[in-house]
Amino acid sequence: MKIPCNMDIKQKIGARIKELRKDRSQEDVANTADMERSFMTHIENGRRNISVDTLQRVLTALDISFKDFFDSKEFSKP
Amino acid sequence: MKIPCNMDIKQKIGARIKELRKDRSQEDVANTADMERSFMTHIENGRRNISVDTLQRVLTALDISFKDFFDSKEFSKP
DNA sequence: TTACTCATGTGACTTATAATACATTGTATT
DNA sequence: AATACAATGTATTATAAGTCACATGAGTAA
Repeated sequence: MKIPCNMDIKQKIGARIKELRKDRSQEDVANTADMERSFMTHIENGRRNISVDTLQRVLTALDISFKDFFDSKEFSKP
Repeated sequence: MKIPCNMDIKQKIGARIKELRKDRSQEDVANTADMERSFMTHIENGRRNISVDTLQRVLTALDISFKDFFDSKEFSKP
């Protein structure tokens, strides 16, 4: 059994973050998560394969748990 | 608002993986996830801050979704 | 006992890339 | 024009990914 390489987990994460951010600005969330605003842009646009630690910082800034973050259409089976 | 640095998300992830692996060997899961066995050891023992992509490979090898993975005592609130 | 598997743990190391910091550009909106 | 928010690129630093040699411990067969 070989695992197929999922090419767009980055995009899914980015899309989910974007949808949770809603009316807040990237800068606001980035500041709360203690990271560069431009880095948030990269993440939202699926250009970075972030670490779990980094993801956790973003989720904390968005006030959402890992479980609830991954409980959305972006991550439903195929 | 500043985010406190959570020092042990790595350990939580490792513990959860260990508990899901059950009777399978590290080598079996590592092979399925296409990674070194020793890398799996590092992850399970909370010594690596892995990326989302790497976590996804492990979860696929364990046949569990992100949502179900994070739906456990390790990741509950306080 | 010794010797041999099998599964796991650990430290050190190189390479690949995430993360930071900063600048520039674009695009609406007022 | 001016302001606010977002996208993108470049260069440097920090760190994850990947690999390896060797150690440890449990079981077990000679």
